[in-house]
Amino acid sequence: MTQQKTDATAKDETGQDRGFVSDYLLYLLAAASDVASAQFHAQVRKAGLRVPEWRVLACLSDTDGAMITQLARQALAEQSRLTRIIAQMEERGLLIRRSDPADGRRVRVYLTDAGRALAAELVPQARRHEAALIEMLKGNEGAHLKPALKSLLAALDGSADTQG
Amino acid sequence: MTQQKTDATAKDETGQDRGFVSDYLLYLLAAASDVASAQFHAQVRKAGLRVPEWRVLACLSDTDGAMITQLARQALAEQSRLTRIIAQMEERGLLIRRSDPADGRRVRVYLTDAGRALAAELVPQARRHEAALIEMLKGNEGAHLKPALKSLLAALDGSADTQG
DNA sequence: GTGAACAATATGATTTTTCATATAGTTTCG
DNA sequence: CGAAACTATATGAAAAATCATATTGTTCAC
Repeated sequence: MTQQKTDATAKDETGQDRGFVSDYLLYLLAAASDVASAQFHAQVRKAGLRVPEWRVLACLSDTDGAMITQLARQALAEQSRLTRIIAQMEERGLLIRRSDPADGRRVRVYLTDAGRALAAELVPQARRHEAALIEMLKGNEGAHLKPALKSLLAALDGSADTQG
Repeated sequence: MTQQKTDATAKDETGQDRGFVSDYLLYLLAAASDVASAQFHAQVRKAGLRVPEWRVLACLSDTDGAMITQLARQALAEQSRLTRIIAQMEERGLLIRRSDPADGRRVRVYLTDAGRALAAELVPQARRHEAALIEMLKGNEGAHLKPALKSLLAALDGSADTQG
């Protein structure tokens, strides 16, 4: 979604929050992700990429030669979608596909020089934006945010089926 | 996206994380939101709702008679999308629209009995799921998660334009 | 070494989502 | 009052995302 103000508030006359949504963990996660990402995603689009393309680029700049399925997981996109994103990025000359010599089912994806150059431009922008975000949280609970998120992810990565 | 395992890892031979993505705040937020929501969203779909519909339902159960624009913000969806979701939910008999007598541009949305009944079923499920999630984080950084997210949201809600 | 089971990617059809803009109602100010 | 500026919602056309499944390649058990 494009940027909007968040507002799951529902303050009562005393100015106090109330209601279910505004204190619900899944809402807080989704809203925080949306709002925090919106600013940077605008920069991504200015650079001529859609969000999933930027994610692929970032993942490849970490791990060149990744497989489609790996990239789908890492970029939080579905496999068939990733296939199409990769195809488009290949047409644009940002990356190339090569089938893995050791296992012909696998398609390995490599950044081209153009792709690497774009990543070299955007990743530092992302770092700066992240630093600015974290700066905003000084003194608050902000120091715990990344560790807490990692802890949540770690906890969930084990229990892929514990819940129904 | 539908549930998948997350994996922005990219561990090296020592098993250590490395790379940009796996420590990047916007990735952590998006991944945590995706993975944590996936389980519950499966329940939502079993109840016959799509995710945005569930969000609308939850928002209305907090604040009946909300406007479309308000709901769009709260449910993290775009306005034109919200309009259509509301229309579909109205056809299904979960809610009704009434234009605001005080300002004819506004459309206020009210739950029907059926809508309220569905909310009364799902909200407690959501609470239980949230409790289970939080339970998983005992002893880790989990206690800080909600406060940290609220702090981030609060910080961002002020600065809607500070950043480009 | 052949067939069944499995795994990775691709693709067609459909549904969702977005984007731009139209429509309708309200306020402001001369 | 009446025109401009503004706000809230709706809608058409286009783009993006999903779902189910096809295709291609590999492994495993016999």
